[in-house]
Amino acid sequence: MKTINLTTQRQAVYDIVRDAADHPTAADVMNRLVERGHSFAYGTVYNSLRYLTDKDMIRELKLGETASRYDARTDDHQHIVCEVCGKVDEVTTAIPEEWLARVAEETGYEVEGAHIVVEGVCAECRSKRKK
Amino acid sequence: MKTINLTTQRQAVYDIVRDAADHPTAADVMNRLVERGHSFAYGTVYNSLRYLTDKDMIRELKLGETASRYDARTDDHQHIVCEVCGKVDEVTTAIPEEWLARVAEETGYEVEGAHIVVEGVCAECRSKRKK
DNA sequence: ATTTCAATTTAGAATAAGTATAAATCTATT
DNA sequence: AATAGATTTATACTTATTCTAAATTGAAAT
Ligand SMILES: [Mn+2]
Ligand SMILES: [Mn+2]
Ligand SMILES: [Zn+2]
Ligand SMILES: [Zn+2]
Repeated sequence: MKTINLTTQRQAVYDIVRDAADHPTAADVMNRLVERGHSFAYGTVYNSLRYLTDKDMIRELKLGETASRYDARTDDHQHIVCEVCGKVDEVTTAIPEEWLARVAEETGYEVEGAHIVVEGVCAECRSKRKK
Repeated sequence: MKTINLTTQRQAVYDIVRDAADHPTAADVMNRLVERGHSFAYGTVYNSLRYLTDKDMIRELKLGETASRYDARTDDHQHIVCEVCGKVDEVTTAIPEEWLARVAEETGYEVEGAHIVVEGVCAECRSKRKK
């Protein structure tokens, strides 16, 4: 379970996700692969994304939209979504351990972690809004 | 936009969600409707769930599973999912305002709120585990 | 170099959740 | 009773993703 086999297609998919600044969906990845001159089967892109996710080279994000997004940052962090333009940005401010401890106490669960999606309006949309 | 028209089907769907202790999916709601002797069209259940959500009588939850779940508690709260049995419980401990403020500062967003899904192992699964 | 065999890719079918459509039915008002 | 708007129904459609079975690849083993 340690070895990683990066085929041409897996490497190309990984490159797209690594180079992306916007947490692309599988469909985004497909389009960008075509832009770079590749033409892999639909299923291969999904297989590659899953493979890379399993190997912890990328993360799959479920942000409450219909399609999953993918992220080459695998360190623990959260996300913020602009309610106006849909942009997704990083949140690195860590959730207080103390809050998680209180949740553990409240629920009786052993808490492993949390997925947080913050919602708001990004700076650009805010400045456009007050016209 | 103020009046609420609770038809038989909408009331029955609402009753299911209100009586549920487990944040049911649309499919769960459909099964329980049948158990109670109803037989509404597939689309009607989805329409009713959306109608009730729009009227703020219930909430739709996107917890990162394939199907949405529904919740008759509409006050601000979060959820915790058991990684072992999949159970979903309530989290009423509020997110620290201070954390949201730091996220706003970090990202430049105007923060409106946050959806949090805590992950962990519930008390029952924990006790079963150490056999 | 050729054979072999597992891993991978491919094309396309299948699935799951939810939405859209258009006809039928219900319900309140004239 | 007639009308009209809202709702329900059955069914078709969409979207995102997974599954399947055949074809291809590529690294050993001969
Ligand atoms: Mn990220
Ligand atoms: Mn709840
Ligand atoms: Zn924005
Ligand atoms: Zn459990």
